Amino acid sequence: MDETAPQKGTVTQRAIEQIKAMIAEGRLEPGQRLPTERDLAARLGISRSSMREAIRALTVLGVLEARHGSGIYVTQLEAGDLLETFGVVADLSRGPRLVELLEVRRILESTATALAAARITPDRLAEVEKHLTAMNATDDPEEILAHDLAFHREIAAAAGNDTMAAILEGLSSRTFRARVWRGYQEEGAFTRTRREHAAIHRALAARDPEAARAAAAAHVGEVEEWLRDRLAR
Amino acid sequence: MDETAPQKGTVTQRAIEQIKAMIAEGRLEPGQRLPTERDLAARLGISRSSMREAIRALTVLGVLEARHGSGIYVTQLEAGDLLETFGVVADLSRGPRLVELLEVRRILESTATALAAARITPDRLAEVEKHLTAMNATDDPEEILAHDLAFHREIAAAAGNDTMAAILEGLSSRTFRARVWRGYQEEGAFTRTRREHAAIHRALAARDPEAARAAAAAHVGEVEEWLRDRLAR
DNA sequence: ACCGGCAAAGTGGTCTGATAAATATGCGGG
DNA sequence: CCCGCATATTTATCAGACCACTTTGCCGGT
Repeated sequence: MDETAPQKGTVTQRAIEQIKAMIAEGRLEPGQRLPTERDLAARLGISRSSMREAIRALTVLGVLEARHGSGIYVTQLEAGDLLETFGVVADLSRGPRLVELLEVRRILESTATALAAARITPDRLAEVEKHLTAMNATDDPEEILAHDLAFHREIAAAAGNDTMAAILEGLSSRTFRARVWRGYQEEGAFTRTRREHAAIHRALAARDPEAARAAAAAHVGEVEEWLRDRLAR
Repeated sequence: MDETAPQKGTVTQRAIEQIKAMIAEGRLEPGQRLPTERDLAARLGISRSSMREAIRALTVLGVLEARHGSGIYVTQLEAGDLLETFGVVADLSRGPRLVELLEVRRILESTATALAAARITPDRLAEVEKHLTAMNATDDPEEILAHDLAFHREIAAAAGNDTMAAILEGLSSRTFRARVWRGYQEEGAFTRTRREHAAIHRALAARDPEAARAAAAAHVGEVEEWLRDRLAR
């Protein structure tokens, strides 16, 4: 006769699932505001502390957004929101998994670049070119890295698949790039990187998907191989 | 003269970053036990409630694991641990983003299947075959789905890239498959699916990466196209 | 000396209540 | 009609207590 659920897991875990379910079932729309912490806690029959833990969890997952003094809202649930956590994988990975991540990036980036070659608009291509020249015009590693990131980000965006772009963004997170690229470029890979970027841009300008795919794969593959070698030692 | 940090963001957010940093810097090893909640809170100068929120957040991210009565531990930080949250993306996506997710899956799955064709061991191939026959031997949709998932999971594992396998696992999460596959198979796609699975298995048995890639791409692409059509209406 | 069980200490899980800080609201004056 | 300020609402944080589960080690029996 026990009316109260099966009691599986912690109350916080259950609260997380219930809120997720509300969103999945459409009872909570993107951007919509939730009841207050106190209301929600009372409604699910748990304490405010536990409810806050659930909300915090969903916040770091990019599902909810808490605004101090205002309320709790469902995010737009766009790819960028939900895949932000992908960055922690890159940040906390080391050794062989870094190679695996680069392999995934190579696969996705080469496809994205190929798609971009077929779909990119002239103004976006100009934007890509801007970052390319800016990247080649400075010696500051920080600035180079920033334009490098932007260069690939524009291309990923041009591919027209936001989800893919968001994943690639995570795989190129600032700290990840900094950790791997640093060593790579210290070995005088600047000129090679420059040439590879030029090749990618050329393929995009020529609207040649296959060339773009090959150039992007080679670009990431170079780093991948370098890292593989370095780990072998 | 303010000795206390820049105060950016909430204290909980800062605690999350600090613990993440400890792990990234190697001061916390995989599997290692952390100080108690009370100690950690005191050490960072915050309340236990806030510390608990930070721990809960890192728990859902698959970075930490709390064991009631025992303590808090760093997970093994393997791909599977950290990418578990990828499933929520699939669970909370709808409309056009489902197509995008399928596109990502098609790209990764086709590559994974190609790699598997080159690397799969005989006993793992036998395992794949087992799920194939079991899938064809029953009419229960639930059982078919389970073997379908296992079929692709074995192949992804054989590709030798745990990270890729973990991502694919998220893209094939039970609820995701259930939502999309349901509609797809209701339209009598069983026989077609069966043929496609057979083609994939044949390519694996023949150790033919290109055939495997094509078969896998076609397999996912079929569903992708169906979903695209369905959304267009 | 070994072993089984039991008690106590340690630790995460939950609840309650209070205060601070940021935001939203509504009213009154210009 | 609009601006500004007092007030209410809401999240952020803290403090302290108790419960549930796990681990540890002692103690008695064999």
